[in-house]
Amino acid sequence: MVEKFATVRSMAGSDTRRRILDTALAAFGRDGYAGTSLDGLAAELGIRKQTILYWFPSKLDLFEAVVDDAAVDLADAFDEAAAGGLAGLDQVQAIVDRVFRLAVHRPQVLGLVREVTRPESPTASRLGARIRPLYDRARDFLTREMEAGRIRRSDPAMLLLSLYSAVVGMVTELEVQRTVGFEPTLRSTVMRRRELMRFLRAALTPEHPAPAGP
Amino acid sequence: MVEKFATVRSMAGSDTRRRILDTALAAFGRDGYAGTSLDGLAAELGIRKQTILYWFPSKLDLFEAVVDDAAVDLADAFDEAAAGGLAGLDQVQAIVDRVFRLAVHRPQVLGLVREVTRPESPTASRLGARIRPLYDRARDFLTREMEAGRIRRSDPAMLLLSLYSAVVGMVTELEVQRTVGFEPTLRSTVMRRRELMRFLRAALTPEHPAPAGP
DNA sequence: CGCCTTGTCTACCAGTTGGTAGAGGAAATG
DNA sequence: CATTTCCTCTACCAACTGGTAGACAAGGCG
Repeated sequence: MVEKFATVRSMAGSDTRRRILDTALAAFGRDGYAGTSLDGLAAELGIRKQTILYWFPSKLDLFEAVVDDAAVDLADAFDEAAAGGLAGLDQVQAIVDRVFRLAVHRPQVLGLVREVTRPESPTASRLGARIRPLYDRARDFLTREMEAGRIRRSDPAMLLLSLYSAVVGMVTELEVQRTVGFEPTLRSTVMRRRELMRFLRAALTPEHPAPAGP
Repeated sequence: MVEKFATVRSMAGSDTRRRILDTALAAFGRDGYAGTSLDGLAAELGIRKQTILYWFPSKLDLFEAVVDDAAVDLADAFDEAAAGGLAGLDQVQAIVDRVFRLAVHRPQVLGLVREVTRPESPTASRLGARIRPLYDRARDFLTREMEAGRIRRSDPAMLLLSLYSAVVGMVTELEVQRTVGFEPTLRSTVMRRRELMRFLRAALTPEHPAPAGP
């Protein structure tokens, strides 16, 4: 479980920091801020708590660093999806696909999103501030597409909230599925994504579709 | 803040139990299981922690009692909404309305749902087991309505998950709205509900609508 | 070589955690 | 009246919490 240890000593340093960040991301996303203890985290890493406090002066500092780290991943995912320069439902689909991909190979990130969006979360505003630009971009995009008639007309902000809820809800509330009889396998994840897209397409397709685009 | 105290002594008893349950519901929903301490809870109630432990033998027992209590409220809400014997989108609307009403005057319940559906939540399965019958009923309902052509055809289980995510997500992720510039007033709640219904109607309306029903 | 920086550790600490033991007041019951 | 039952309390406790102080080993560097 703890292969590298004293052997690492030579290269040392920022590798430890990286490992702490990764493990802490998983822990905070899984157990929440209050439910995560530095001692437990250290044990999981095979180091002493004081080493964690060497790299991050306090638990809260660690948490904020983890959030910043995760926010970068999220922003990258959106950027990448937006880079294709698609329009209308195709752009929405690209983003949903990209978020799902992130969710599959780094599910902890969305667990953290869940934790950080809790009303009483420490630094709830932090991820908020990080995400604000993404939000603005998305809302502008929706507004544009509505005006172009490629997406059903409604309040863009509210619609965005619906989209966010549907996507993040679908991805993170895995346990609900389990209690309800789904084993969240990779295969079922793919199905879920497809079903979600069908749902979103149905909700977003305009009543009187405009021509496919430029 | 703590009006009744020594004066209550006479009637005593189960009133204390009730007060503990109510306050604990709010606390668990707000701060999570790990983030809630018995001492803090007791302080909020103006009693000693040992009084809590008199009524509930352990913190976990208290949590489970709170969950059971909340599950009853939820089930009642669904029952009430289903009692009208509506069909198709009208029935869906009735349920969404009812859940929103619950969310407005007892927001703690949905906070608790959020906490309890966390993968690592203690007794995650508990609310699950309580909700299972509701889930089965809802799925059967959707299947029936699809076959009758009153709701767009798709996988009922997946669709239900989408609905759940959209509704609970919309209702609970208030903080996301706040960081994004919405002040969650009562008025905005009404707007949100209307927007959500528009979203759901768009997603659920069948492509080739059948006659309105019997 | 000796000195300084870096990174991890041991040793502690005060405060908080969930939980136990049992005293004692009030009211019902004999 | 005495006894019992119900309820809340004071007094503890061991384990764990985040955090401080400082020892010590390993390189890098003059």
